[in-house]
Amino acid sequence: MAKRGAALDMAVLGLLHEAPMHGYELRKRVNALLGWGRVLSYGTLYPCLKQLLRNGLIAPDTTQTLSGSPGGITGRRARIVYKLTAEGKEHFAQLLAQSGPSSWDDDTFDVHFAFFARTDAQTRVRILEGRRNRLEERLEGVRVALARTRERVDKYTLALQQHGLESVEREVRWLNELIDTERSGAGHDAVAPPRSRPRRSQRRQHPIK
Amino acid sequence: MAKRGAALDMAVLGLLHEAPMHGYELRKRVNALLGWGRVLSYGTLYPCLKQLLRNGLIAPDTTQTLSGSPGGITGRRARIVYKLTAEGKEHFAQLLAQSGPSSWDDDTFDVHFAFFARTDAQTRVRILEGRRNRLEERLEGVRVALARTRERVDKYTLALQQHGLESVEREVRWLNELIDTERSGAGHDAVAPPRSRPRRSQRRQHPIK
DNA sequence: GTTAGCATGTAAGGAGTTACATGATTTT
DNA sequence: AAAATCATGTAACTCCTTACATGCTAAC
Repeated sequence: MAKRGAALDMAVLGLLHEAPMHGYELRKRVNALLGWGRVLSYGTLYPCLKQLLRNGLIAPDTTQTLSGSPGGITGRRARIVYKLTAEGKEHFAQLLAQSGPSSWDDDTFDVHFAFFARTDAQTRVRILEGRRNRLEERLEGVRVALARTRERVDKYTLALQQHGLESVEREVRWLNELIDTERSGAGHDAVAPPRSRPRRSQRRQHPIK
Repeated sequence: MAKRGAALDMAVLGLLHEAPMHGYELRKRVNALLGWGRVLSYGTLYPCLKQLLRNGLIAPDTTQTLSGSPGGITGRRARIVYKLTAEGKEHFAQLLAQSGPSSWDDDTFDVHFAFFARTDAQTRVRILEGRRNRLEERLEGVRVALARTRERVDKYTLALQQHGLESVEREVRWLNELIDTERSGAGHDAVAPPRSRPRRSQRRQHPIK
């Protein structure tokens, strides 16, 4: 239950883990974290906060939340600073530990990746490989489709499909580099990649599912 | 009115322009046309067809639509082959001629591009430039955000943002190449790019809006 | 004194998905 | 006889956006 907006939930929880914040600031931080174009709207964020509050994962930080006290020095409109509860921290830890199919989706992967610094090394590799395998499956499908229809389609359709193909191929290479870095720096946290060009393992590590 | 699913509407109309088809086949063709991963579901396609039918843009092709005649040679379940009506052709032509902001969106651009072979040369360039300018705006925003937070974020967040940035930069280069090809082959339809490396024009052609 | 930024929220709706319901035909 | 593929459709639900409603403070 309460599965909706898993990606957004995780982003909010992860950012509140760093420091308590109010909604307006949270929105900017989420946009910066995953800033590749999509802009989170208040119509999404505030209902999400409300739900997290209901579920007891976050709570208002009464020391920082200012009510509209007219005599106070700090003017500003009443704002609600939220902080993580113990349950919230626990729930976030659970989300971080997930490495199943749900963490390989387009939307979800980015959020998981953004919090990799707080993710267990083994989980990191599992997520990266899962994501890569998912993309390679897709690639296979697109390549087949391209081969079947090649020369029967106009140059624009071809260019579009080819560009899409290359984009995914590029992402797979990126993931492979990250996986190699993780493997060579295994066990340690946050180190520079080794001086020798690491060899890429080409076979699948896991049989997909 | 009737604005919903503009991208899907256009894809369906464009494919039916080639040849009459029934829903099941249409789904596969749409997936092949824009096959970069997302798979169109029946829950989207059939309601869309129904609406296009209501609006008189498509009609059942009675010569090919087989009712469940039990005595017939061709067994198979009753299937409904749709064809474009005159209004449908007209509407598709209007969609093809659009070069405003709506054709620069992530979803919509692909569909417009896929039918470029049937699009006027001037419109093609306008759409390509609009799309490129939109991406460059975005790029500016992301670069600013990256500069503000650089060194304050961990290496994973940085890697994510950098990868996103490079993806968009790559798409901009792709668009610039296409624009150059269009410009040098101006007026003509479907010719190979010229032997001399065309120079890239770097300044904005249109002042955004 | 008005524009821009800070701050929180709701209502309506758009664009899809998944899961279900149904059933024929072809391949293994 | 089971599984895959062909074929059409609906209901419920998800996740998100736009537009609205409200009002305060700072800067120009």
